[in-house]
Amino acid sequence: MKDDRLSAIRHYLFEKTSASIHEIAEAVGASLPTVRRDLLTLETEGAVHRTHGGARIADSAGIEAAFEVREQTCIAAKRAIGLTAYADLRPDMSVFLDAGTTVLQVARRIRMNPLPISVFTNCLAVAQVLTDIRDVQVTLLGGRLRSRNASVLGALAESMLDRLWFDQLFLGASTVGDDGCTYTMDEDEARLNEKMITRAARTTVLADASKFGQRATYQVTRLDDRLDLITDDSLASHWLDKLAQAGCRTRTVGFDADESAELDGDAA
Amino acid sequence: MKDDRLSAIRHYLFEKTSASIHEIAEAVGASLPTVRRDLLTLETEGAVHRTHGGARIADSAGIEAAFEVREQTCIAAKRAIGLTAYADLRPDMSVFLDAGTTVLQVARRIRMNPLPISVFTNCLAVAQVLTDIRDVQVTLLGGRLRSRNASVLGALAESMLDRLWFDQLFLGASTVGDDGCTYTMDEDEARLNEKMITRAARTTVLADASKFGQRATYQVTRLDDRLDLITDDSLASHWLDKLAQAGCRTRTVGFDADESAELDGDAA
DNA sequence: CAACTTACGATCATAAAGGATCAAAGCATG
DNA sequence: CATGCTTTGATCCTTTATGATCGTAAGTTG
Repeated sequence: MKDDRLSAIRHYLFEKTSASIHEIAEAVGASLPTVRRDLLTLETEGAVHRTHGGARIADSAGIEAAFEVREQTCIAAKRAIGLTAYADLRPDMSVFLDAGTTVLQVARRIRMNPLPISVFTNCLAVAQVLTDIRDVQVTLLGGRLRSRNASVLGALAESMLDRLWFDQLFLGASTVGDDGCTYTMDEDEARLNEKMITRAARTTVLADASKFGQRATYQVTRLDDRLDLITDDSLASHWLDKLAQAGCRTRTVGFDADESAELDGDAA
Repeated sequence: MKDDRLSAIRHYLFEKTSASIHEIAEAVGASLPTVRRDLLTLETEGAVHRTHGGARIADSAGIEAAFEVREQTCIAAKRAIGLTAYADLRPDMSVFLDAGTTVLQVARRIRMNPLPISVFTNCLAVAQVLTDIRDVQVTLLGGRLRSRNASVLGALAESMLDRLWFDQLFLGASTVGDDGCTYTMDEDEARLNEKMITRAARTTVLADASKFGQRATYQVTRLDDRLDLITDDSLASHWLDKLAQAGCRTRTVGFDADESAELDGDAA
């Protein structure tokens, strides 16, 4: 199918940066003329740059592709976590959705089965997913745009939070360190996340097991009795013990490995 | 029953992201023509995106789909107007881009030929176009999301403007009435537009000739000596007289079909 | 500078998919 | 119970996409 092939070529070029036509043709299992046509399409879209004998990923498409790749990693776990988080929603709630691929899954669930809620977010992708849904009132935080995860940050965003209050906050995390704290890769994002927590009656952190045990630069918050956590059931038990000891209300959700396998397969 | 099947297809596509017609037909136990009809229905609802041989779940259909239809009307004029507006930009300026299809063309120009500027906008589509461009600092206004033109509105957006100041504002308009005033179709948008004008050293209204002589509900501003206007050269001369009389600095730009063909590629 | 190699674009044939029309079956209503 | 409407499935025809072949252009090497 053409669409899948285009997507596959983009991902292939994202990983390899540049590749020959032959290489691409073999990778996606298509003939050379077809690959040429596809590259022509992708070039007009601005996603790739064609060269003699091959093609290179366009600079601007790099971040976009990186976002797609991150969204696809641990997709089954993220989906399951998103479903559990979604189940916490009740009509007429005021919910804040943080920027991140796991939280984005909650937004997708809402899009699938809308209920009358007010959604606040600092993530353009979330806003985009929830556009045009009856009963869902979307409010976007203002501020400086950070392209990596399509979020808004900065002093403007922080001061806007001062005037808002949420029943529920779903918070993402880049990593969860051995010290039992969540981390992000951006200073402003960390500060904004901290502030979100102070503006929500209840905060639920969404983080799949693969994020545990790593460390990013900027600490956000300790996972203690102020917070809920939803993760997947592949998390090592010593983590669960540590979390329980800290008083963090943890829920683990199961997910089917088949689902992720299926979705990995359709890339090629 | 039809509704059950539509729901089943939605859920199936949500899980799989994309699937072939055969796959869907087998999954829901219906014939191929039926599945096609269902997908047609779902596509008009904006729930899925059809491709050759299959369909995929609509991720971001909201913003671009609603926009694209209107974007194509008078596209040549809008592009020419956008180019002229772009030529007014200088490095290190602070520019506000209003929400609208004509102003969006300015953003596309900036993407094609970036220069170091700060861009402020209340339009998600503009923000999206200007994502990932080195040298272009994008700041998005916060507020309630209005899906029709992917803009943010409301008290939050207005109060955010109080703390900002721009060298240049490019303002769109739904219509320009016989009274020489610009109009929009939304009350909040009109109020926000008014406020934008007070926060900018210079305001340039972008409106192609087709918008003149119509009337929408909410008045924004009079086209007088406080404002610049860029329109196309198909505007009737009695309009030009009227604008000159009001003191509005008006520029008309020519456009021909060749120029629009030149820029077809940058749409995505 | 010339010849050879390689890649590119165009055209064409083929196979698959989409759209349209039509007939039949199910359901509601008079 | 009959009639009419909606819905479904089958067949036709058109469109689209893909892959092969050929001529041409470009790049490389002697």
